[in-house]
Amino acid sequence: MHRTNTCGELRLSDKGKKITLAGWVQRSRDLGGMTFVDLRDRYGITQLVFNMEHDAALCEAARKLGREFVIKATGTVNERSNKNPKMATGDVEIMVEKLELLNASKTPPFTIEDDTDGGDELRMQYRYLDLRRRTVQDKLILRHKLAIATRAYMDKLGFLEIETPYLIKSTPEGARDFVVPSRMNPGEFYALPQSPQTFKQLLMVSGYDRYFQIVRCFRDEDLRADRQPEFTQIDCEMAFIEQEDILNTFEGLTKHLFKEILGVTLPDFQRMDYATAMEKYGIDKPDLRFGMEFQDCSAFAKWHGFNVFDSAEAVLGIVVQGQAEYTRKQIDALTDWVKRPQIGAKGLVYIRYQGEGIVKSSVDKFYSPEVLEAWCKGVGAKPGDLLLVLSGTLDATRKQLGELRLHLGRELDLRNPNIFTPLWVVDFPLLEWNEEAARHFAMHHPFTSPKPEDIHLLDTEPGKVRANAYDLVINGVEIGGGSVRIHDRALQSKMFDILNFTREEAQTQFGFLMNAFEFGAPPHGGIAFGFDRLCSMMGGSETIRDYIAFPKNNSGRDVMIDAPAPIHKEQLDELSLSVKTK
RNA sequence: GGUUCGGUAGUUCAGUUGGUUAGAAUACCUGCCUGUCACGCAGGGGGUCGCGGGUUCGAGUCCCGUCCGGACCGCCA
Repeated sequence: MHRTNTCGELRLSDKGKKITLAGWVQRSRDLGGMTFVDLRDRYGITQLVFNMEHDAALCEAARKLGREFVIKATGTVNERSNKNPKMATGDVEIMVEKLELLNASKTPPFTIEDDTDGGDELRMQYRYLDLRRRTVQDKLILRHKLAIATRAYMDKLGFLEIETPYLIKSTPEGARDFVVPSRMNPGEFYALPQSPQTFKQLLMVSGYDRYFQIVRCFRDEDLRADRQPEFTQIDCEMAFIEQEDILNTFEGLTKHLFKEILGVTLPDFQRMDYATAMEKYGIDKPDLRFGMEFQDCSAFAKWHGFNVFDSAEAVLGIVVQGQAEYTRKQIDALTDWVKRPQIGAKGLVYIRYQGEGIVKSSVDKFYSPEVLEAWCKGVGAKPGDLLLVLSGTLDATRKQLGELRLHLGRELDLRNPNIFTPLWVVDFPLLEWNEEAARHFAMHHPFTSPKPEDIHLLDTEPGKVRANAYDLVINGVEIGGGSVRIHDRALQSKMFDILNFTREEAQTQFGFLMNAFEFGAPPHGGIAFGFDRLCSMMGGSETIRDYIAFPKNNSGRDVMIDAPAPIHKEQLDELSLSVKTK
């Protein structure tokens, strides 16, 4: 007999029914005369009861069950004499009449419980066991719901989900490609797509004016908690639009998903241009759950004999509200923190604004109390506040202070994962200068269109040209990004010139796209959401690994299947490859 | 490529200044127990202290190297 019910659904109203359940033994409690077995499947846990008086042989069999044994049990739904209000099924139990062992199990290396005793490494190695845990299942269920809700919403708006190829061509710009040797074309390689970028643009040329795809992308770069070599995007493109249309459409999608999945009503998204984000937060993805905007301290800091500030390109500070009583020890710890090589600041200056006329500072040798108080007031500090100041080159100081701001936000508990502050960062620069290569690189990608009002700067000051590019940032996490694309062959060609492509290189690598632009390419643009990041944001987690069924570890390895791995010589030969041995 | 933290029982961890037979909790095994639900009680087994080398009378502990894992910087158009 097949199972009639799941382990999560039986209630007191089912009392008296004869049912069959199947699942895994979560735990058993042998009381001598009777034995309780908690039976688990992905729907929940139901208690089975075996009584020595009722059926001694059956009860003996139940006593022998170990954790994670797979069993099937048939019996009657009974009302419990001792109910367990902590369980959904806690009012009932199954008086078992027939027990079938479907498969035994070795003792699992860690407990299959919400609060497991297993470490990360072990859980990854036995990921199929980790996935049995309720908390992990909930994350994958959230991901499923998010995908379904996305498809439903996009479909309703007339978007078509169209698959694009995974075996494409390697291009030098951007992230490193994963490559795949072609057996039939010796010495030649496919590349796995970093994104379906060019294909979705070609779909626009083809007239599929609303496209989306929940699609795997591949980048052969180092991993992080929020970066995997294969990850999933909600990839979208629209034709006959302007930037405003895209922002509105996908603000709508994002609000819908938060409402549908979390029941959270997001506020209208703030807008901030890139230059402002850098100036006020030192980063292009500011966390707006708390303030602490940067304050320019140059006017107060300079020309009082403190050489560090006098010689600095930038002197920037943040006001930490109500923290004037930060202890010396705490400030020393912050100083050590910013001096770590990852941050790289030389030091940290503090000014404690303890009260009207009472100011303490690490630099009071150089500044009189009056000057320090004027400084505090000048940057908006109030009595009781702490002012922290960094200096150096503009770029480095912004970056360091931005990190410090986030660190303080975390320490002071200002980064509540249940509060969401969505933000569109707009007007990104089109290009960024690379000192090493001594040339410009596309900040977004080479298909991003410059703002029409800035096009005249392309030849003279390309670094100043702004792009029709935008990022969706929530709580300091880049959730999505996109741009209005170039759809004109001449302009696209000019972009490749600026990016130092020869005409031949441009033609070889992206000729197909530029050729397509000559056959009636409509104006178009789009966006791509980091689907894994969206999941972890909604789930309140910092790491996307929890939301991927079978993720890679820090070194890009799958420790469960032990990949990557060497291949046999025959395979190499077939692919016309030889491998350097150490 | 770099910084940093970690690797001790099946698991999670403790292990003092280098010093007796390396501990705890939990898991596991055995016995007892008829209302448990983190059941309880009694007992038991379980260690390549990641690996290699060095210092030392003596190394889990100190030094060097290496492997593995986490976080981060670089990198991620």
